[in-house]
Amino acid sequence: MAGQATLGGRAERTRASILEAAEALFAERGFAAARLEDVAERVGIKRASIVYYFRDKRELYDAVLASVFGGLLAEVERALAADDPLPERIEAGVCAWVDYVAARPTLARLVLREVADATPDRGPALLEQTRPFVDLIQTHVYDRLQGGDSGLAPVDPLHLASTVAGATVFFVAGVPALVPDLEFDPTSPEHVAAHREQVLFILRRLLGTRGPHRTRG
Amino acid sequence: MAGQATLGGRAERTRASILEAAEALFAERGFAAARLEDVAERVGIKRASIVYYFRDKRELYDAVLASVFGGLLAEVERALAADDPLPERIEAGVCAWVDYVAARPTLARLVLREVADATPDRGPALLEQTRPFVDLIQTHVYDRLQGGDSGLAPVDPLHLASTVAGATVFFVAGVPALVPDLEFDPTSPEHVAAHREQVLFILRRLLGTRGPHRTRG
DNA sequence: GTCTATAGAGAGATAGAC
DNA sequence: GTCTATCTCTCTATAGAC
Repeated sequence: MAGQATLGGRAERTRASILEAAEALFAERGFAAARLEDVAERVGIKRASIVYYFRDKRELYDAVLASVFGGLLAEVERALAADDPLPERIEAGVCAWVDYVAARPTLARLVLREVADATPDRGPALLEQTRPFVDLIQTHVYDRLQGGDSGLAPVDPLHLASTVAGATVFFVAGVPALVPDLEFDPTSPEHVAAHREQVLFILRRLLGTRGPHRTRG
Repeated sequence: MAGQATLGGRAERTRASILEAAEALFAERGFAAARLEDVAERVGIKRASIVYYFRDKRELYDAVLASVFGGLLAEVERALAADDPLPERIEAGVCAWVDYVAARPTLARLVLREVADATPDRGPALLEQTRPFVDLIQTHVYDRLQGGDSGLAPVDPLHLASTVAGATVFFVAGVPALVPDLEFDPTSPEHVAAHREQVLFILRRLLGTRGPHRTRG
């Protein structure tokens, strides 16, 4: 982003590789335990060369979060933007979330870590990325649930959101971690589909809707 | 645990203080980022003195996990041990889980971190502590669900468990982290009760039971 | 753009006095 | 039991050559 703007080639590709390697390592080991040396090694360069693209470790980390959460935000926004009625919109947003996490499971671990790291005072990296989501939900969901004329049950959105978020993140990252004997791959198409259905089931029960039959074959 | 066996006093109290301080710091900052110096400071001793009680950082961390998960296991076992019929037993186990996490919220963060840290190969600290739970669920729940004569819906226990676990952990640690503006305290009696009810609601829907009216006023 | 070399801080572990 | 002092290792950050 500094001076190599549009060199069309090498530089941009190196930068992308660094981001990719860093995403994997930060997800696997966390900010403190991930070593820049390992990032460099995966890219095939030396540690000091990373500085050419990212001032320091923190900036690299923030760039990773921006990449991962930015992609998610785009998907969820797209899903919520359709002008279907409310229940369908919420369901579409939830599906986008589930599918994105399954397709990019590093997000699950990064979220896990960021949530664990957050403190009352500090929360910059995390909040920077999640505030847009809170706003999005506020605008598209919460404000309408309040009206009471939506036909939806008055669930507390905080409970709802933490259930959906927690269930998916734990399913993707937690199951393989806690029951490794199964060699269970939560990101396989069948398991993603099963999880999506379960989350939708819960969502409909909590919202008091039966839901349209859009995801059934 | 070494030689100070039952000195009845000072030593045991110091040891307990170290464990308590370490639990808080490991939960807040994670294994790598937590500093033994800070642990010592909270206790009011010097860093080197910790060695008298715990050989090294890792041993201290393992002791913290054993303490936290041990307490949880005891509660959940007690809840599952009653000879009520299956649905009630499961509900009692889930209630025990929710209440324990709310009462000891450091557990939420430790779980978050451990799940994020787990890898296919490595998982010692985590698995050491969670295997008893998997076994417990296997014995008390899974084996009976398989029979099909329980009258319960054939939910996948993995989906069910990750939903319950993820929802609670995210509710306790995630909501204050992601929406700090609210000054929301998920461990307050009202919010815990609300969360417990929601988890039970989901549980009953997924199991296909209406559930006994034991938690309603 | 990428490298080699090095500086410098941080934090865990160890030795031994009191 | 707890302290002071020190050793050592790891890893980030920086300087400067190519």
